[in-house]
Amino acid sequence: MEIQDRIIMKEKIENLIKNSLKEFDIETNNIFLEHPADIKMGDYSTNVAMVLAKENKTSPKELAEKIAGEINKMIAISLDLRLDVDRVEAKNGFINFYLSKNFLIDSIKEILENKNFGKNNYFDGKKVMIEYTDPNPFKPFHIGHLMSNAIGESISRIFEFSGAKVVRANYQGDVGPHVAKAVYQMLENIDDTKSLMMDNVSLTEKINYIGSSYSKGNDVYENKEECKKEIDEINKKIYERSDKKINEIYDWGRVLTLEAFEEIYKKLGTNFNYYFFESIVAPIGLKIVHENCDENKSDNIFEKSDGAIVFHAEKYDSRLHTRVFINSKGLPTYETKELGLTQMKFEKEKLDLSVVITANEQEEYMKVVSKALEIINPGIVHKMKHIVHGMMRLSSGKMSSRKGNVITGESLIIESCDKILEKIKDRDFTDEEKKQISNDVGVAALKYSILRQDISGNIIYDADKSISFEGDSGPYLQYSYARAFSILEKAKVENILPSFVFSEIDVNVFEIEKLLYRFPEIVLRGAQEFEPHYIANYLVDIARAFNAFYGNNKIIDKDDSMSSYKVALTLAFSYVIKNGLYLLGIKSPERM
RNA sequence: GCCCUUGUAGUUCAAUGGAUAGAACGAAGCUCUUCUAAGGCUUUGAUGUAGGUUCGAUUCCUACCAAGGGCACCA
Repeated sequence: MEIQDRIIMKEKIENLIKNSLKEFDIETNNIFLEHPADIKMGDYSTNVAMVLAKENKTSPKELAEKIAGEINKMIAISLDLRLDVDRVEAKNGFINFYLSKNFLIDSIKEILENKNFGKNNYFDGKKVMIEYTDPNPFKPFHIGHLMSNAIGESISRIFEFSGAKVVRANYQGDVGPHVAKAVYQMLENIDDTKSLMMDNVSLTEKINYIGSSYSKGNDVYENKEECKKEIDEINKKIYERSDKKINEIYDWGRVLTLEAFEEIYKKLGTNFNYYFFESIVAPIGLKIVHENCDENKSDNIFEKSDGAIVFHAEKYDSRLHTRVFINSKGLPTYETKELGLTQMKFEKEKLDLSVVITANEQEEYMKVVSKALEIINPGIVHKMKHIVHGMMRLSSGKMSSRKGNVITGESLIIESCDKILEKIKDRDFTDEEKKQISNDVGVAALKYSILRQDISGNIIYDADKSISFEGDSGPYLQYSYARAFSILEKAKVENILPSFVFSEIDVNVFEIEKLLYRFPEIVLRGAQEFEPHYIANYLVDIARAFNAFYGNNKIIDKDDSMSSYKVALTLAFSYVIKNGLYLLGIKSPERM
């Protein structure tokens, strides 16, 4: 079933309401139709009676009952309507529509005919670049990068499911003070550095060395004035590539850290189409700023101030503030690089929309950059969207760091997978299978913890809750899929095939039937609002409904004439949850 | 001080201006010689404070309180 069909269903109901309103000489184009929060209140519901009661000098309840009565009359005389709508009830001023069993069975049929069930055409023909993850070489892959990755990958997939051509981009900071700090420290310990460069030790060991160099370099930068000066010097030399010795260490560290990131992306299931680097983008940004900072011109956007070049954003919007674009040493700051990056993105691809996903700590200065961009290139700003997410915090005590070690995104992934491995160690799987399952489930646990809630809020991450197979968790969803898969395997063995042929229809409606057809609407809403959590919450709903269905019914039963329909329902559930998990960037293991 | 964001059961999260504010975890009880019990079924409990707009406010507006972030050469 395509989303259009459901829109048709909505239109049908809307027309039904409009036609019934004519009976009472009421006309309105403003009919709001929704799924009631409580499924007992029907499949669709409208509040027109409440909206219209006052101007028609009647009570909402009375009007609702009149309208419902009229609609029921219309249904009674129309076979076409009866095929879709079972009945209409007025309650508390609402008018509630109950879909027919026939409609629900049809919707299950449609799901089985279409493995891509859930797609919509909201972004048809649009090319969208989504930039996310954005870790920095020479620094660890931290928890924020994990969040950005999970959210960005999910939004990318939701957009693809909504018809967009998505281009995935990753922007990595390979120049700047943080790099200089690491390089400084590696120069200080040049003997260790040289021997590591020669040695055939593991990537992890080398990465740890680079990471700790950054951390030490950062310390001395803050505490020792003479070291700060030296690091600033190195920073400049890295931009200029003017020092052979520095270049050698820099190139080595850069390649290695990028290689390590690549392994993490693989684990997380992301493939990028573009890698942008600050080193490439910086000169482009510098050019833009200098072009717009000509002292001989009167309409300058950027101004010189204390040896730096700044942008006074508060001149244009009182909520914004001044930011430095080029520092007093002539080096570009993040803001300038961002200008270069944006220009480069639009040169590389003909984009309808450019999305950037970062933590909310970047929100305020991104607004400043955006204002500068708006003045430089007014045509581009409406094609840009900055999505900000909250920060992840670890619930106290648990996952405590091993003395002084910062908990990185990578260590979180490893820990999550290890915990799953521990849980399944006594299960009847080969070591290879266990490794695969613990990886898929461990990553799912983490991703789900990130995607289950509104992205704007902070996340309190509790590792034990995250890897729980109970309740509101990624593993619970995967487990529900694996259970459905297992039942379907058994159905094959018993030769009970999905079918819609009934000797007699059991008119009882299962909750799961009332939820599955809504999937495309949920995907659409996720796309419109850039919010994966609608999908996550929906999947928990259908998983719960399926598990209840499973708990209360015997699905495989040769003596039950409904058995093949129950198998069809199970198959439909498995399609929907699998597609839903895919949209969250989560794999669906068939056994676990 | 100014600017953004967020305040919902004991805890972690939901709720396109609508119905009795939903889940999950925790706690108490029930449930399998049956398809994955890592499950299912009961019970328990919440909108920071004070106003305003509205037929109707967790949602919109104002003030206050609390938390997080940002406010010149880091990203």
